[in-house]
Amino acid sequence: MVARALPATCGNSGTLCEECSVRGLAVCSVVSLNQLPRLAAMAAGRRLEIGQTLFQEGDTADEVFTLTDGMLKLYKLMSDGRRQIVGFLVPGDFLGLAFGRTYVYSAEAVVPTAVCRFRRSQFLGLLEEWPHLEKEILGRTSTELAAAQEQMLLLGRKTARERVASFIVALARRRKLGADGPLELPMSRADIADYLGLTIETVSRTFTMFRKERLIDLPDKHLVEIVRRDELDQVAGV
Amino acid sequence: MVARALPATCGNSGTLCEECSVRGLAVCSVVSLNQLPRLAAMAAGRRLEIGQTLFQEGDTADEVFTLTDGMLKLYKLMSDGRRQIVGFLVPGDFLGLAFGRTYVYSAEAVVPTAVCRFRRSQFLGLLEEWPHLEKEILGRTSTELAAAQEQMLLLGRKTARERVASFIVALARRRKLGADGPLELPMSRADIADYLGLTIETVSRTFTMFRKERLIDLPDKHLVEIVRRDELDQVAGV
DNA sequence: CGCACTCTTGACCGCACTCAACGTTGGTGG
DNA sequence: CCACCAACGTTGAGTGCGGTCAAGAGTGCG
Repeated sequence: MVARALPATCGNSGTLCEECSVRGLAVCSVVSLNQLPRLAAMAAGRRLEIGQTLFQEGDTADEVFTLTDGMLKLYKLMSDGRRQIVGFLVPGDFLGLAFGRTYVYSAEAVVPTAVCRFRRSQFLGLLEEWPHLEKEILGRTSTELAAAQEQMLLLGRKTARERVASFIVALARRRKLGADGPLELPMSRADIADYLGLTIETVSRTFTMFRKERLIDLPDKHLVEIVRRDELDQVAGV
Repeated sequence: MVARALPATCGNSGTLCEECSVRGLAVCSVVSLNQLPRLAAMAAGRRLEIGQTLFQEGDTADEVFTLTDGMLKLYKLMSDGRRQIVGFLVPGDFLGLAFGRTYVYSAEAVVPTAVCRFRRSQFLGLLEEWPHLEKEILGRTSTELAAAQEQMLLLGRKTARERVASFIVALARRRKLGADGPLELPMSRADIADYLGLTIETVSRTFTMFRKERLIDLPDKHLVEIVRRDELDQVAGV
């Protein structure tokens, strides 16, 4: 997932984008195939380089997106620069659906990334037409809420060791089935720190500790191999 | 809100409960009045004393609830007893809607509390019949998700002073319009600590600091009067 | 009055932060 | 090709904020 080229299916401006629709929305498995052309006519693609922002907290939220390739980080900033990353998105995820006037977080590409854009008003129209789509989105939002609550436990009560272990275990659990070999960590140490409520140094030290304890292996900065899964689960806490 | 008696409308077991339906569900402002009798026939009331649990994390989630009176705290526990409160609910709020097999948090009464119960399957049937209800719930879930992300910023990046100030300011902001006088803090210092990711002692010390700095006044353990709102907003951070 | 419980206050401690130095890597230009 | 530089990550030394432990004050209840 690191710095690889993207298929050029998605134009960079307002071009129609059938593939985006298919890859972004059809994952809902609720949009029947004969409706895809209409969907495609509504969607526009956009590609983002590493570090490019899709939108910023406070921007008027008149578009919603589905991530079709790459990875996005969602974060909130304080005025003095302190940052909290509230989530990493993977292909198939939605964003921008907050029911307010503005986005409540910023979104930035972790790796080269492709998204699909819908005008908010059009998207809300879709919900009217296809109740199953609304049900799907409610389900996803509920799942995200549960994940956010789990993260609140991590941020409020876990030690640095427990946080890093939880992070690795969660990555492993979320990985698509069938994938094998070491886990990819596309994000920087700074991103991990801002996701776990720690500093870069503490994250780095903790990775090193785990390596020395032979809980994990670190063949590369952006690769983690879990060596002793049970012990790592143990460290992650309940 | 502290320890007052509840109206005896709601039976304690499986009795029908029209008032619960009205007060709990009609706040959605989407259920037309002529459908209320059917709704009432589905709802059962339950009352909880202080400290009683409505359900625990891991229980099979075959009921959903609306809070009609009082206050509930939702929390997650670690095996060694560390606790993170993920939210306080007020009348009109829903809970138990997580789209999984089991509840992902425990729910316990902060003060004498009344809830309305629906069998999950029946409630899902309601969603089918009244799409507006589903839309309302999606809106609420999105709002809660945004609140959870705001809390992640607090737990991950804010200092103790900032956390306590944010807590007071958020309470003031969420209070029903028109209410006047000091804010009520129905929950204990331990609850506040577990909500803010701090210890009882730090919460207590910080309240005292704010009082000495004349940012707030503390006429009672469970009352806070904001004296200098602007400065408190300042301390709460952005 | 005595007991239990909550909250407050003080003294001390330790985990994670801060500051600093160094190693590694990748890109750029001479 | 190598020299240079910037960005990122690692490691070490010291510090400080919030946690821990302990004692005492305030409150409600039987």
